Amino acid sequence: MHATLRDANPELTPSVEDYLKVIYHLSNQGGFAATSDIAAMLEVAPPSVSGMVKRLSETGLIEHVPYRGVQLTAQGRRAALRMIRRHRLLELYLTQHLGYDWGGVHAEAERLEHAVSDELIDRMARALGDPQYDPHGDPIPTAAGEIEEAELVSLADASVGTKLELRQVGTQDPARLRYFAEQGLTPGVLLTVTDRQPFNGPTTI
Amino acid sequence: MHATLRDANPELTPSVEDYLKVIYHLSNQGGFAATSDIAAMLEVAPPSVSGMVKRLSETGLIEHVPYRGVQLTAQGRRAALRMIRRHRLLELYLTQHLGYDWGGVHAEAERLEHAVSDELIDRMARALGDPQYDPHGDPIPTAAGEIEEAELVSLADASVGTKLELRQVGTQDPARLRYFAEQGLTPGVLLTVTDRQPFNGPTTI
DNA sequence: TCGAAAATTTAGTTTAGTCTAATATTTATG
DNA sequence: CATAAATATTAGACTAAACTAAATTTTCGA
Repeated sequence: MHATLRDANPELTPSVEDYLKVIYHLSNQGGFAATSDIAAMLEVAPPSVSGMVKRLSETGLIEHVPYRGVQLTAQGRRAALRMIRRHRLLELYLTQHLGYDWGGVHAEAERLEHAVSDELIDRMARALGDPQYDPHGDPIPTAAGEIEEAELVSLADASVGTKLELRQVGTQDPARLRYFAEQGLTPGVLLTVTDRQPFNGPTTI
Repeated sequence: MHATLRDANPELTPSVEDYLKVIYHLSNQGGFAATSDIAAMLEVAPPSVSGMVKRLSETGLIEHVPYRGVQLTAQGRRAALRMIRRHRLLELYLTQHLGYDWGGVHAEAERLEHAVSDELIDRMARALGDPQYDPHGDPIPTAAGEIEEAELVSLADASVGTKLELRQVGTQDPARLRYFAEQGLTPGVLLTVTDRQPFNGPTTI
């Protein structure tokens, strides 16, 4: 055991960090995260979630409305954004500096995000030129815990002739990610919507 | 849980990995690692070691002779060398590629060595030019689990003015080990031989 | 609107890893 | 060489995090 009682910045276990991250993603637009959704995302049984929810609300990281769901407190949100920053910077560093491809970084970052120090993350960020977006185009929270709330337009909704910057690719499937990467469809690329077939995507320029 | 039963390469917990590493270092020259020495190195109470020793010998990673000590099995040695490879490559990578200085790198590697994948370690090794030694001159075990046995110089034989790394403390006597530890004389520390009195040791710098 | 299905929580068990206190064994000293 | 000191082990308790089975609450369709 290492964490001191009444620690201002108490150490969180990897498990707690994972819960906070998925609660963040599930309650993103202000709603509640449901027990069963958390369980599904973490590949854990629902009673395990109930147990953890109890601990997390006792320590002030989430608010729990029984039978309704949970939301992050300000403290929980800070901790979640810290993990998301780590995750996205790790993904970016691994692709830019160690030759990982887009599909393979997620699992590696998922493990490392619990082990790296703040100092290492800062050094990686600096080595990357303090980037604002990760390889998927998702915004990287700042060290201070701020995140850009992006307004993104789905390609399927863009009208013909529009010029766009490809910001993010809406899939986690490694096979699809690799396919898009091969086509040059990586975040940051500029596109023009040239045509729209009923069940087809547009064409890149 | 995650590890499958009858796994050929069963997943070890971080704690188990740490025990194997210190047992490796303590029993390096073919001897036994003593419970109290393991406890001191891991900053854990002796009964915790006894408990872990029981589990580790049940899983075939160590041999235990009650009241005498433990030794690694071939399997345990392989696992220990894998961790040492990770640790030394991480230290090297962090200093060479991320601007860490030699003092700050140990703790970071200590955490990361449990989280990195074999693939990441291989990529780091390649980025470093597949080095055989870390900056201390310690040999880096190969991915296949081989290590060069280093030749060590006794402090009593070192000449005045020489710069040395304290590699190991040549006693099994726990009282002396604890005394040395209190003085900051733990393996890895850099020393300069400043003086030699007939029956005295040199002075640390 | 009422009852079945779905979702959630409670109750109780398990495992890994730690601890302290008590006991047993080995070692070393008078 | 007997016994005190050092070392090691056992016994028993605790915590985090998971699980299954059972009970509860909510939701939704007929």
